[in-house]
Amino acid sequence: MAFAETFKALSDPVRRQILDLLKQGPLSAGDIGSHFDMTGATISYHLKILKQADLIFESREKNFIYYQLNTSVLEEIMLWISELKGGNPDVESK
Amino acid sequence: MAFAETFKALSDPVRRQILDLLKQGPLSAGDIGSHFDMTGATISYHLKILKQADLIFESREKNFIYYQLNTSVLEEIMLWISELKGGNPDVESK
DNA sequence: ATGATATTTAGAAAAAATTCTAAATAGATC
DNA sequence: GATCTATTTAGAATTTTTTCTAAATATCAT
Repeated sequence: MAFAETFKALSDPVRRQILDLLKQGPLSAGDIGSHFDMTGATISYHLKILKQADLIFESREKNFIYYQLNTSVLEEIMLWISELKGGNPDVESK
Repeated sequence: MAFAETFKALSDPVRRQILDLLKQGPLSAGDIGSHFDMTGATISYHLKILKQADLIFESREKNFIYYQLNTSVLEEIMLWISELKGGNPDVESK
């Protein structure tokens, strides 16, 4: 399920930092890579994971591929966490 | 940092299911284990990860160790996700 | 103290994730 | 077309995570 993929994608610090970078707006793969001490291939791998998790999407322009945040999936995650917080009747009733 | 540990802890489906079980209230390690086709040692491993991430805490009673949810850390995660959603000036045009 | 039950720890094996180098693709420019 | 630049893909090496078995610990009950 896509739900599990999203949690997996969010579990890596590099990928979370990529998402943080994209808060400011779209960036090319190269721009993103310049923030890390890693090869482009590795960045590409992380972008693929984020893409599969629907956390980012790409748009091709001239020679570049720009990535940007796709926040829609985050709602689901928020909901899951929110229900985890709120759904304990034992604590509520005592 | 503890933040990264929490995301890691949430990234495994078994551990998320454990948290889901604990929504109903405290359960012993054995009770939790009975919901999975895994050895007690493996369950114990997952409980350790959740404990280290501060997502659960234990209380010992007679021969058992009861685990329960600790929702306080979830606020941080929610906040991080929330800021990811809201913090794009390009989209928001503020 | 002995034996039974509940759980954890240690260590090894298996599976999955991360990273690299080298090669491949695709579009842009000469 | 040839070639440069940006990025991805393939495959292998490394590291991390998950799982197991066996042994250890701790508490309870006899």
